[in-house]
Amino acid sequence: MKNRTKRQLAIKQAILSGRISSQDELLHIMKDQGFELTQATLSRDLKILKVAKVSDQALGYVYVIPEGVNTENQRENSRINFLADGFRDLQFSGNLAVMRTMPGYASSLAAVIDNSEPYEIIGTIAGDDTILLIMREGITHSDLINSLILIMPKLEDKLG
Amino acid sequence: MKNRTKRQLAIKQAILSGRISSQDELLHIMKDQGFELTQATLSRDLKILKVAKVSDQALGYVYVIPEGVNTENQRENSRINFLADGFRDLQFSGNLAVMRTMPGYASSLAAVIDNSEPYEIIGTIAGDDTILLIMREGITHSDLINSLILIMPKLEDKLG
DNA sequence: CTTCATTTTGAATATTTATACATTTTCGAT
DNA sequence: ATCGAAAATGTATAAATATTCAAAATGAAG
Repeated sequence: MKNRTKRQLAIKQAILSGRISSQDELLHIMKDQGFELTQATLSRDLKILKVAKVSDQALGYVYVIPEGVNTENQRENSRINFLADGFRDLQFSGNLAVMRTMPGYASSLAAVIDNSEPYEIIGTIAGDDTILLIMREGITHSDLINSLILIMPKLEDKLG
Repeated sequence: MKNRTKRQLAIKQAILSGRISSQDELLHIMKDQGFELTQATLSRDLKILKVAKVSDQALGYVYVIPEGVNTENQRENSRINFLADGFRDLQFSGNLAVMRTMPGYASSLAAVIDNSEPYEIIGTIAGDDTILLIMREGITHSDLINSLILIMPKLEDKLG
């Protein structure tokens, strides 16, 4: 849902930027940002986002988003990062989004998107350098952008 | 103290197997291996080893070692494998270990070791074909060998 | 719109993990 | 060996986190 996606993105960013050492702390930060939620939801979100808690010299423990928890993930991550470099731009028309890529990248990038089955996108069609994304009804442009950033964080710079 | 090191090594190994989902579970595994300890000690060990818990599709949650030995990407792994080929031999004198390498390999190999910050080694000094490893007090020769193998699995053949 | 199924969430709670405090162990210096 | 300081550990408990269960929200299909 709209709020869920936004919330998880905000959580991710809070963890990336700040030094969060407990769910309670994160809960307050989220509430300050206007989100309404409880610790239970936070716990579920952290699970979904694969956030981990590790010891830290300064704060005892901090939440982190592991770069590569195992080799498989790591390889997949760097593959996704590599593919995200092929992104050119994104434009909208109604409930369609058109992503343009460097030549040859479209089908691999579309596969990455399909694979993570974002709620906001009901399907993709890829050519050689263009991907057509069919957005679910009721999804806003920024919802879609957020969900793409969740899949490929690197896109944040280009989509900000 | 010998026991502490051995125990933490064993914990590391158990975690690397990738199938531990709670401290209680790990506690039983350790006890089966003949270690006497409690959950409190385990919690402290995991903190020291910077072990983290992340969600996992199969088991709900699993413990992982987020940064270091086993989380290198493919390129890094093959680089380490390559460097490990430069290893010649290892000798001990008190709490010092001297690793000899093929000419030119020493500093890169030492960097690999430093980078993974093994508990057992408090520092290294590298020349062109020799690395001096300063061992933490209380660490045995085989503890050190084990930790090197953890960093560079290829060494197992030459050190086993 | 209404109904049914599915997903999301909160409240309460169970489970898990971290730590305060006391005790024991280790180790160096007599 | 004996002392004292520092480190390690266990017990008990506090703190943090995950999950159960019920309710609410959402979505699909008549």
